[in-house]
Amino acid sequence: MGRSSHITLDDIAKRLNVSKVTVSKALRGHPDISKETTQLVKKTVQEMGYTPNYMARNLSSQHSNTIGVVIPKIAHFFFSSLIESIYDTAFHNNYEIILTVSQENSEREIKHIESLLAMRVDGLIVSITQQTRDHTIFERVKKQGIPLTFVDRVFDIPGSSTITVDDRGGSFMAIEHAINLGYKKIAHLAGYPEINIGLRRYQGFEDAMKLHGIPVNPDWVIYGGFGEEAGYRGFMRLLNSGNMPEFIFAVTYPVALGVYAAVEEAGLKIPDDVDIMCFGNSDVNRFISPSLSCVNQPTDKLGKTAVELTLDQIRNIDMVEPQHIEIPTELILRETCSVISRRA
Amino acid sequence: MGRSSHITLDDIAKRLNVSKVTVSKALRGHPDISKETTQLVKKTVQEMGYTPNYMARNLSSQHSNTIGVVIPKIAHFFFSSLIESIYDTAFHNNYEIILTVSQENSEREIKHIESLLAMRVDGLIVSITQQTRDHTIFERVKKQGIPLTFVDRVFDIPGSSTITVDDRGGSFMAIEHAINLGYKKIAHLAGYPEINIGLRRYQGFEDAMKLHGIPVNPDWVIYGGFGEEAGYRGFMRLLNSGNMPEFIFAVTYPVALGVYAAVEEAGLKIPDDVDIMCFGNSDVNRFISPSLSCVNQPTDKLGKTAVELTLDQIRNIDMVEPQHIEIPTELILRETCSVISRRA
DNA sequence: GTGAAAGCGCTAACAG
DNA sequence: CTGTTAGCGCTTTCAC
Repeated sequence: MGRSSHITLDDIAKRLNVSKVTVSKALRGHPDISKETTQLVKKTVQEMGYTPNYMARNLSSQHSNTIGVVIPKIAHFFFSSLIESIYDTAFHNNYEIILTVSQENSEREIKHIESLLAMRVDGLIVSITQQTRDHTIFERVKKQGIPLTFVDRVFDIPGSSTITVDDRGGSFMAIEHAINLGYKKIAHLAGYPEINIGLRRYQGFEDAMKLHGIPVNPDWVIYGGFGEEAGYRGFMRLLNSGNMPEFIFAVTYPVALGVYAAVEEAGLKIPDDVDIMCFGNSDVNRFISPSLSCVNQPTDKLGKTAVELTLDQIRNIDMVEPQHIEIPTELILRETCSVISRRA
Repeated sequence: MGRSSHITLDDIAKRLNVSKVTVSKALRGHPDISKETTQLVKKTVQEMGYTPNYMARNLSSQHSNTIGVVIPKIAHFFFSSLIESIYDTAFHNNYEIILTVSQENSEREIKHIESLLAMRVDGLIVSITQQTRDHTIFERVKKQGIPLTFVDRVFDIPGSSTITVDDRGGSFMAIEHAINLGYKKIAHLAGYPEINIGLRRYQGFEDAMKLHGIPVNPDWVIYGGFGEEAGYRGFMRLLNSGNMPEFIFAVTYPVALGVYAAVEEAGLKIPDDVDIMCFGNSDVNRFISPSLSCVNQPTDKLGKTAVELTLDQIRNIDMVEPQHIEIPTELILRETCSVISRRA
């Protein structure tokens, strides 16, 4: 069983001939209780192997000491390092994280948010799926008065905070670098324009093209998602169109990997036949051949800020204005997009 | 505030002029309640924007519908894909996962387990850190009657289940393959022998060496951990010893990456100067140069089985014997360890 | 400093 | 089919 075998506050109280209130307070270091009593309680708790019951504590105290997190994917560097940073920051702030993974599926996202609400998380951090279009669940979250912070893939929900990187600027830097290298025939695998990172990264691309007087070829702006499949299919479409660009800018690292796979399958070579750069980095990038030049997103800072922002809102509810923080990005140059080693 | 603004069962009950028990039952689809009442309740719940309170539900029903997970690391393919599989399986079984990350730190591991116990998770899945040596926390878990399943990095705790891959056999296959290719000077970066995967993978290595009559050179069995740093330092030690092996078998994929970094820094080339293979795969392996031949661990199956085993124990507590499942591995041959392209 | 009373929101057991 | 009665284990007033 074990179900009734749990030791409760009352058990220790009885053993010590005090009330459970005393024990409860002692355990939480309440100043009401004398040093000796506190000592004694703690010792007894050890001896009896008491484990507090957070469900009871939370129900009674009306908060859970918990932040809910919803992210689209986990087995990709961007998200796994983001999560690691979120966990770390929460740990140092004595908060628990309840993580859920939507698998890029917006229905699942909604289910998870509902669970998290039912678990009475004190705050919510979310990065929306690539197919999320509907705001209503997030408005419900705000209506319940729960602090809500979006990371990277954001929505503009009144009362919620957002923390993103400078997508537009980063994208601009990348394209400008490619142009300076001499590329003119530039394609962009652009995710989805309905998702902020898709839109903003496209805008940065467009900015750079315009500034340098290069017209954007609509056939070379290909939407289709933020995952490997999108990169693979995108490249195949370019290939089959018979009009290949010299350079591809991929909206995410996974999209770039999809391109790598497709290029290899087509019997072509990066960067000789087509060059590439992407938004986002990876821990194994240095081992990949050719290693990818990219726009780096500081995931550590993204995660840390997301938690801190949320915590701020939790602790000073109603007092803190929602914030919109944008973190700068930097170009990391590796083997791709570094020299033009071919064509006339 | 929002704190008192939550709608409760009682609120809907009053509105409908029924008791909250009726509402509670209707919501959970209890057969007691008539179709019409159930319909009506569900409609009202929608209208009023009711969100159930799991803390209250759990406290009352004495279970949390939740499995706690403790893993050492998240931003590495093995763990992130393991977690993805755990989440997926839990989702399909209508269970929540509460994930914690120990960061390879055994004190943190203990803290997390204590939190999870306090949260009254129905079961626990853990993969121990590389520095965990002490069993007591796990014995405490068992004493509390909580189903406990270890994945991959396991302890032998009475009453707990384990799910591992065939570490010894996989390791054996890898070494035998290298030997058949003609290698005799074989080193093993072996993790830590106190952790099962370290021990078992070493044993497989030793088995193969013995079988083929090749003596194990103790200088070529290097311990030091399961992460990249361990691979880096391990290779540097080999390099500086002045007695370089022809072939290195790395206990994990990250260790192999550490070797890659060190080899490059030393101005050497894989596989010409030193060849390598490792235990464990990665999603980006095919893009890495040279791509790594490895022993594949089916993380999907590991995660799925871990959850199912735990669920079994939860649902039939006291009725189910703890199990010890070992999943077969397979060799995946890529560019390393495929032909000997050099030396006399 | 300590404790008694009340209740967090829900479910289980039983009675009607 | 529906409702009443009791808690789950803890924290929060507010007395003493």
